[in-house]
Amino acid sequence: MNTASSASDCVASWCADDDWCGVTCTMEVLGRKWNPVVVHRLLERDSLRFGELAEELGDVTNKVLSESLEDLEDRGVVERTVENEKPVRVRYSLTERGRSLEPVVGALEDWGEDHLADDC
Amino acid sequence: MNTASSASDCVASWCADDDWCGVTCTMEVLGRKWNPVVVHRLLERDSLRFGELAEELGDVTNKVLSESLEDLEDRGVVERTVENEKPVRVRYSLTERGRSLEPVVGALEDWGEDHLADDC
DNA sequence: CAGTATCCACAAGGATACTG
DNA sequence: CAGTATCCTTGTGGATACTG
Repeated sequence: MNTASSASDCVASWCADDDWCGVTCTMEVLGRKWNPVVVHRLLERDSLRFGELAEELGDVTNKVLSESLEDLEDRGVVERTVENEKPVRVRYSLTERGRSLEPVVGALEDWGEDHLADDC
Repeated sequence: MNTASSASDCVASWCADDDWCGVTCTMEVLGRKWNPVVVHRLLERDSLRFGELAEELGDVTNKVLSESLEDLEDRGVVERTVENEKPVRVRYSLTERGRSLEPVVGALEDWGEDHLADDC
């Protein structure tokens, strides 16, 4: 389980006017290990099922991916759609808010691509 | 956007040629709690001493800030300069590589600023 | 297929006190 | 001033097994 916001809360007074609060705010959404990658995949593929996502990410277990998706859903970034069929099917896609992360994830990707040679 | 993604070489075996590797790469640098904020401050102030940084960040202890700075130094993002004076003084600034993170941190900040009202 | 349920491990953050 | 040194707690992640 997880609460909406953990240790540092952007609404808290201690960071009210600080301009780096925006950075912290975004990191609460993208700070969890698989979150940025999940958003990245969904930006490209529009909609993916649980299994497809797991396969693309490669090294993630059901439990961890499930937690990551639940977290993103709670934060209004990802939308979960259950299709009533015999074998249950679930589609994951980005909400409007999720799609608004495109410039952020794009920047993360660009910088990373430019520095893969270095070390990472 | 680059949906095609030139799928550059990824050094880590576990993420071989996956195009989301760039995202992961960047997150290794900015994933640690205070790292993005430290970089953000240094982008604005150019150079800060340990105490100044601690004061600006507010809720960080000496130990944690120290670890964060060491991590950033190891990753070639931050540069540490010791000035030989009576009370030891140390200046922290960004390397060229660190300054190249400006678009990334800028994107993090912009998104966060636009969503502070929501929840974070 | 799309998850839960358990149990475990460990990095990292935090509190507090001390020092060259 | 700019850290270390300790010790403690917790959040995540991971492995494995099971299910509607």
